[in-house]
This record gives sequence, C-alpha cells and structure tokens, in this order.
Amino acid sequence: MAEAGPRKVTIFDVAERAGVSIKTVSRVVNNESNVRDATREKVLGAIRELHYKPNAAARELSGKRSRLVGLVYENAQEFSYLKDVLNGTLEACEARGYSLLLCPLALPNPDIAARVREFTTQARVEGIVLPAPLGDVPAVTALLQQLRIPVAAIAPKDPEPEEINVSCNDGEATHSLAEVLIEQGHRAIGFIKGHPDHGASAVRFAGYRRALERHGIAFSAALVRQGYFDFDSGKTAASELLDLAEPPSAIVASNDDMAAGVLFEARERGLSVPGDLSVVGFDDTQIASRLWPPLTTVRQPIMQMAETAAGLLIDKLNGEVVQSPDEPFECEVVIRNSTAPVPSIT
Amino acid sequence: MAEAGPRKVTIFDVAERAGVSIKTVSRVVNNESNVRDATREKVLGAIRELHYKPNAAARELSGKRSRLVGLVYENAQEFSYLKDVLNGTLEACEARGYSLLLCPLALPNPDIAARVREFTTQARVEGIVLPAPLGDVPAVTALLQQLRIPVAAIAPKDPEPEEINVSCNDGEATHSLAEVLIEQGHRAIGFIKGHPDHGASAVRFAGYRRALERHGIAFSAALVRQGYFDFDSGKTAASELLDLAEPPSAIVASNDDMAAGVLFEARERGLSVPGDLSVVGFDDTQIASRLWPPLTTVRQPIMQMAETAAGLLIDKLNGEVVQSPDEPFECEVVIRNSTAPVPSIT
DNA sequence: TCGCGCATTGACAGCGCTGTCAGCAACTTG
DNA sequence: CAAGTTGCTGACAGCGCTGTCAATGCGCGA
Repeated sequence: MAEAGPRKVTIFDVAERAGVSIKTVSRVVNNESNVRDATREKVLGAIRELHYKPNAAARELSGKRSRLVGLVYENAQEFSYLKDVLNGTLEACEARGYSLLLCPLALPNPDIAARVREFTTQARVEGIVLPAPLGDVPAVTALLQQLRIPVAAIAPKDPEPEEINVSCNDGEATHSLAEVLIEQGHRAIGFIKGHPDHGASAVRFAGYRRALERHGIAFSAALVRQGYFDFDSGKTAASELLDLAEPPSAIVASNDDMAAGVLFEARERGLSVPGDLSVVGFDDTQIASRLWPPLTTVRQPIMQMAETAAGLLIDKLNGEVVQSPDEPFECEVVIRNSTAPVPSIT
Repeated sequence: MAEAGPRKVTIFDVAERAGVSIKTVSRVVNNESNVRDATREKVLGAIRELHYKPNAAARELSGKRSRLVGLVYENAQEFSYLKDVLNGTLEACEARGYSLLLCPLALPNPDIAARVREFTTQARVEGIVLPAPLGDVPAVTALLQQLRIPVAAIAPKDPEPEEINVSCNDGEATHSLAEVLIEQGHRAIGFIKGHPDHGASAVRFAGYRRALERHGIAFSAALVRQGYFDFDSGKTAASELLDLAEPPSAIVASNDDMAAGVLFEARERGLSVPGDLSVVGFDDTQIASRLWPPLTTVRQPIMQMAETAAGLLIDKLNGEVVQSPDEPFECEVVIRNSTAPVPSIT
C-alpha cells in the first residue's frame, strides 16, 4: 500500500522498453498493419511486462474516438427485458474494449429529441443501441440519422436498411402458441394486442390470425382487445373479454405482464385457470414462472440479440463492413400450466 | 444536414468571444473562485451564445479527473431492486455532470477482486457505488480501500466509517410487518431469513424477534428457516414450515421473491391465502402487486437511497466534506390482501 | 507617498496519445 | 542501371483542456 504507486505506465515507457518509437507502439496497440512480426512481438512483450494500458482520454482527445456506445431505453418498460438487453450489450462492449453509457427515456415525452441530442453530444457516444420500441420512434431515429450516429436497433417494426437490425421470429412463435390452444380444442380464443407503437405488436397479432386461419377458425374482431404491454391494460382487456355474452375459453396476451393481468382478473372473478380459462403470455419474463399457475409463454433470446446488435455496431464503428443477420433469431415456446383442454370437451 | 457542421466550439472560441484568456474560461466552467462577477457573466454569456460544451477527454487528460463513477452490482439479483438503484444513481450523476459505468458481477466468484480491479483501472472511475450486498464483500471493499477509491455503500451490514453509507430502517419495518400479523391474531408466525451475506437479513430477522417479544409471544426456532432471497428458497422453506406438525398460520418472508415462493407452495398444496395462511413479503417489487393475492409488504425508498449515496459520493469526489445521513431512510408498510385474521379466530 | 498584500487574470507547458508525412531499405520494372 | 514502388519506421505537431506561476492592478496602512 505505497503512498504513491509507481508512475502510470505510458506509451513512452513501452517504446523505450521495446526499443522502438511511440508511433510503432501505437500501431501495435491499434492493430494496424505495416508492422513487422518481430517488431510486433517485441512491443507486445513490453506491453505485457509493463502492464501497459492505453490512456483512454488521450486516445480520444487525439484520435477522435471515444470508444463509447450508448443504450437509449424506455425507462418505464418491463425491466426484465431491459436486463437482458443490458447484459447482452455490456458483454459485446466488454469484448471489444468499449464502454457503455445509459440514457433512460421517459415516454411519451415531447422532448425526447432534445434529450437524445444532449446525450449524444454530452456523452460523445459513437453509436447507439436502440431496443424496441425506440427503433420505431421517428423523433429518435430521424435525429440520429441526421447526427450521422450509427444505430443498432433491436426488433424494430420498420428496419432502416442502412442500419443494423436484429429481430426474432415472434410472429411464428405466436402462431405456435395459438396452435397449442387450438390443439387443445379451444375455438373461441381471445387476443390482447401489444402497444401499438411496438413493432412486435402487429407481428404477434398477425401470427395469431394466421394460426386461426390455418385451422379454419373464423376470426372475430370481438375477441380482440387493444393492450399496452402493461399489467393494467391486460387486466382491463380480460375483464372486457370475460364480460362478453360468449366469452373466450382461452386468451392470448401479447406479453407476460398483460397475461399476469388476465390471471389476476380471472382470480377476482373466481375463475380457475386453466380449468375455466386458458391463458398464454409472451417473453418468459421472471414473473411468468412465479405466477400461479405458471404461464405458458414464449422465450425470446433477447440477450443474444442485444449482444449481436451491439457487437455488429461496434464492428461497424471500427470500420468493418457489417450487415444485419439474414435470419431472425429463434423463439422457443415454453409450455407450463396455464393451458388445458377446453372445459366442454373434457 | 451540412456535410461537415461548423467546427467544434472550443475554449479558445469562448475566450475570444468573451475577451478573456482561456484560463479564465476554464475557471468559470469549473466554478472556481477568484473571478470577478462581471467577468464571469461575460464568459457565461459567451458560453451560452456559442453552445460551448467542454471536451471531456481533454479535461480528463489534463486534469486527471474522469468524471466517471462506477456501479458494481450483483447481476443475479432481483432486477427491480437494481432498476431503482440504477435510476437513482443515474439521476445523481446527471445532475452533477458525471457519467456512470456498469460492472456486473457474477457471485459467488473467486475472481471478483481481479474483475473489480480491472474495472477500476480500465474504466478509470473516480468512485464506486456499492449496492447491497456488495458493501459487505470483503474482497471488494478491501480492494477498493487499498486502491483508495471512494465508495458509497447502500445498506451495508458493517458500514465503513470513512466511507459514505445510506441505509433504511428495515428492522423497524419488519417489526411493523410482524405486528400486522400479530394484531390479526396470529401466534405461530413462520419466518424465512434472507441471504446470510446480506446485511439486511439479520436486521430483518431481529425486527421479527423484537415484535414477538414485545407482544409476549415465545420465539420458536422451529418456525425459522434459512432462505436466500430467491423464489426457490422461499418455496422450499415454506414447504418445510407447512410440513410441521403444528404449522404456522402466517409466514414472514424476508423479501417478495421468497414470498412469491411461499404463495406458490401454498397453491400447490391447495391452501388458500390468506384464508388458510397469511403471507407477507418485503421490498414491494413489481411482482408483489401482481400475484394473487397481492402481497402485504414493505416499500423501501431504494431510488432515493441510491441517489443520495451517489450524490454524496460525487460531492466527495469534488472535494466537498460530506457525511453519511444521520437518520436511516423510512420504509413504508403496504397492506394488501395476503394477510387476514387467523382462521380459528374467525 | 511608498510598499505590501490580496484579488484577479493570463502565458505557457504539458497530459498521453494518434495523424501526417518524411525517411529509408529492399524490391520491381523497363 | 535509373526510376519508381512497396513495406516499415520514426519525428513531430497537435487534440482541448488544467496546473503552475508570474504579472497586473488596487486598496490600505505607515
């Protein structure tokens, strides 16, 4: 525990140790070409021996690269989604020597653009990760495009062809989810849509309709309600559906939070799930397996998606030519106990 | 959308505009004394007109201050807790012109110290926020002390007197919670302890014991089980308690996750809550109000605590003489529907 | 009136790195 | 053999700011 440790190791120390100029050390550190292998080895050796770490501030000041990426997110949203996004992004950053800065947004907010602009200039991030639904907020995407800041969007509705996008096949997953119910004999299947601003909402709804169609079940608009991805809207929608003269025997909620609301409403009415009503959610958030009964739902590889998106973004910032994945990521249906054959059939 | 916007505004531009030297601008920007009011006004005016933003990299390189604080956290833990910590910390940082860097930790991990060391040097943070239970992990606290990095701990068990600490009166809150049950006639009240590494666990347990004592109820070790703050340990503990020859009529879980486990176990056994069993949790996490029945629990002002901790930390980094709050933050008991009078009394 | 202390301001040298450009040796090419 | 051409390396000038220290001006007591 020395009073003042040995002076910070700089590029000069490494250069001296390796018997080269600082510029050559810089070349090695930045993995530039045009360095003879023998020289590179000497430098790397010196770096290792001295435990040299380049000074980020000096690099930024000199090279104009901050090695910072930003994660702009909607603060209100289900946090377990954000947790995965955060972990995936962080992992990609760490692996590539970047740091992550956070910019929580309170939506809806007339001043998002100002806030994001402030963030990008103040925090001097080189690129931005935009988890859903922010990839679909024009105020944000237009601004970033104008600022010429590269973006990686996770599950956007209308992907910008120039930018990095990753998505998963949640349409097909919803299709499978609905089929689970159909195969159990359900015909009157309610659907609670997600927030209209989220790209996933329309996709999931379409998956539901395709499943009905494929199995020759007539679509009924009466069985569809608008939700907003939150518990309360799920509960309200469920209440309306269950008040119907001919209520559904099963309800597909576009996410777990709303499914939790459905379960809650069912309990308040003394309905048994899945005895009287089957319920499915989407996302496999933590709550899904802790509710009673545990929810049949769909697991999305959010963390992998985020890691891929952030990784590609940084590669792009590093001048590599990258392109978004051709194939969407695969979702996985998770069967639990909130689904059962339709009562009359039993 | 100009091809290349106007050159970045630097301190020289401001100095020229205000008719002073760059040093004086620097003084104003850094809020130093010894600047005549008239001069300060001139400079501030120029800054405003030119929309000048100091270059963080240059400041750091020159001044040795990164204006970065780190949040080291346990990645596995209940994320709604972390969400509040994150939001509070972020707010404090933003208000003071600091940025936040994240360092998720996977516990238990033999190499925490190496990871934290790597983080502090690589990310060059000036100070670190340590939410529970990390304030009690010697490998971390000792390292930071040795590195002479100021720390702000949230709810540590053994506060370092030199460092910043904030806590809340969760002992008293647990006391109140237990009293809610006692007043409803419960006498056989089970208790599920929290993770032994968390300072809060012992404090909450003590609160429970004090409540029993105060009401003349004999403490029985048979009614106490060790939990680990997670759903599964809560479920297991509940199972053991309910298997007792004389099972409790109520269970106090040291957090909501474990209370969710208790609820789940009760449902599996066909017990009605609160009819057959009353259950209370702690933390008022999101899940608490979405379970059926919604949980009686305790709300802690985590976000305020985090904001206070981070704020004090940054003030300290800025050379101010600060001290931890004298009083713990107040918790609030939230009564919901998971508690009812003991059956036999009805 | 002179000298001294204090408040205010400025000149300038870095901080540790990368970009630019020049130098040099070893090859190619006509 | 002259005149490029290529591959590797180094010298040096900043990047935009803060720390140090010197200079200036002003008020006040002797």
